[in-house]
Amino acid sequence: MKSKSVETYSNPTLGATAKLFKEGLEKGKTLLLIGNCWVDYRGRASSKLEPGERILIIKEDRAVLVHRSSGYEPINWMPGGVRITFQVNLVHSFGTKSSRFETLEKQLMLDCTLETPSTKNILQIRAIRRRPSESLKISFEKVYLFLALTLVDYGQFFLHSSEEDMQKAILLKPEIVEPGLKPIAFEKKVEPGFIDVYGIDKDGRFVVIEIKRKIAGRNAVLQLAKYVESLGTPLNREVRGILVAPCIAKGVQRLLVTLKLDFKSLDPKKCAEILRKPETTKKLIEYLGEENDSKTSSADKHLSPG
Amino acid sequence: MKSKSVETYSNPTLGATAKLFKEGLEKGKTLLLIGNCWVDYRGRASSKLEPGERILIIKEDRAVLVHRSSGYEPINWMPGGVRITFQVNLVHSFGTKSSRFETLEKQLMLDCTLETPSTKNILQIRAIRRRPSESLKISFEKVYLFLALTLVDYGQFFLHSSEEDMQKAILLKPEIVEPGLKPIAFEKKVEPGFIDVYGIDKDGRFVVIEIKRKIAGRNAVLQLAKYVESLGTPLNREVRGILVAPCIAKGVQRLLVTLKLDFKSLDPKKCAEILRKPETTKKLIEYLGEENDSKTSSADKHLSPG
DNA sequence: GAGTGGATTTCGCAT
DNA sequence: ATGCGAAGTCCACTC
Repeated sequence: MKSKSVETYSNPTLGATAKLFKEGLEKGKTLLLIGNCWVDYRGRASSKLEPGERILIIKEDRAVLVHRSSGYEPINWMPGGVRITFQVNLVHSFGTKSSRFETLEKQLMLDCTLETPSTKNILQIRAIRRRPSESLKISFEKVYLFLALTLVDYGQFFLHSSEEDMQKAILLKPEIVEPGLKPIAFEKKVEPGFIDVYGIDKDGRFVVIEIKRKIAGRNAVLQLAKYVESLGTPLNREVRGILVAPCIAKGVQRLLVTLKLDFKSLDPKKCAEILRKPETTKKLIEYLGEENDSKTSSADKHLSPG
Repeated sequence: MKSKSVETYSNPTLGATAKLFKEGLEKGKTLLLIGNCWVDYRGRASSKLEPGERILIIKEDRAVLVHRSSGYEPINWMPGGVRITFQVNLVHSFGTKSSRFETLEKQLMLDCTLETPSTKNILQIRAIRRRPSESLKISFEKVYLFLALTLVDYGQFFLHSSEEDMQKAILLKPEIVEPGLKPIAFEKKVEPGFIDVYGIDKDGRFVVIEIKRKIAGRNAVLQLAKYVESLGTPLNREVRGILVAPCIAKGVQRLLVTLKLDFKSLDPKKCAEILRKPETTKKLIEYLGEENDSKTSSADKHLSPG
């Protein structure tokens, strides 16, 4: 079993951290810092995070994550592709509030020799994004641990049970919605948006299907109603609307009945199962003209009769 | 400047990792593992991530994050509050595909003495969530680095420029929307949802205001139209709709005109500035009956005349 | 580059 | 618990 060494530095000075940071950035490594910092964000909104101990991760694509000790989401972040800069600043702390600092001098100093009891060095890391214009400033007062690593990762990722999976399953096996249903098109453009699946039922009526992969709420029903109206009015003939979802929100049932829409319960997992069968996958490729998972074209997608 | 030691273990055996993992969990620490792993998720959807080097973070609240070398989002995750279990399994690897493993034996082994050339130990970490029911399984073949840490973090977090900020600013200074506007209520409940701000204009007409903190799209306009209709029909009198947003999507301008709605450009940052002034903050508390940032009650919020 | 909609969205609030 | 909408949402895809 191969071992691998991760560059690990415990309690580096801020000067040393800056040096390591520079090297890591240049080599395109993933960087991980644990330390006491505060964070300022300006851009689409603005935020301020007072000092405290956090984990900072800068990935190979320059995605920046500041994580606190709890919570799924980073407290501050920047998506990949941003520009990263850094500097070590000599700052003077005022008063007794540990959170208030004012910059006296700004200079890149790779050593901390100028530090005095009333001043301290701060490692300032900035992430700047152009569009939308925003910037993140992370100021480290102390770094407890610095890591630089190269993650070798060619593993593929597979995800099943999306709304797209449900759509495909319905196109391949329309009988899971109702017997005799024949899809004509999918992602059909109408005024209010795109219709997930469009077809004809066993009695020759046009059918609009709206798919939701989880509980369908009021909006899903209203959306479907709009599609039905949008299609029915110009054709001047009856159009059925079917909401396909695993289940439906409680109060919404009434709305569904009022609007004379149908509902068909369908489990996304069941759809994923259908797609997992090799013969259906083969059929999918022939039928929808797909290769792998890619969508071929853009506008209304019509199905070949068969 | 205080130093702090982060428990750091380089290339620990899986048995040692299990031991450390157990201790860390029991002490409620934040755990960070870097190593080669694969991940299986089952629940609302299902996913499979093939082997590769990743960073695993388990926070104090048991939030679980699996991060790859790039991307803002974790490739797999579990929000806080889940149950974490783990075990070391002896598995046999088949064939030459390094990604295919079959479990032969499952047992908690804190040592790796049983490992042979054709078998290997795997540290399996599971996160299980009850509602919704889902589980995440992370299987480590090798751990390069193990960290256990306690992040001391009492720093407060402040965020400005939310839609709520815009609403408050408009209630306090309605003239930023248009002269003579007098708000009557906010978050007023009508059939399709909640009206952000409801009032009367300088000519005595009722006004419905829909606020968006960023570019207003088609949906925002349609939503506003619904509110206007919903209010106007029962009252049987004219109701104006004003869309307040920093800007408006291109094609949507036409829709806005068609539906006879008004638009007022307003910068969320400007609203944040208004709220930042001490006198307006004071007024806010008196006027809206607020303390700090909390919302007091639920239903239609009416404003005291003044 | 802008617009539109999905997401294992998460999160928070109100019923 | 459930429903509903915002988010610094991100992301992918289409125009």
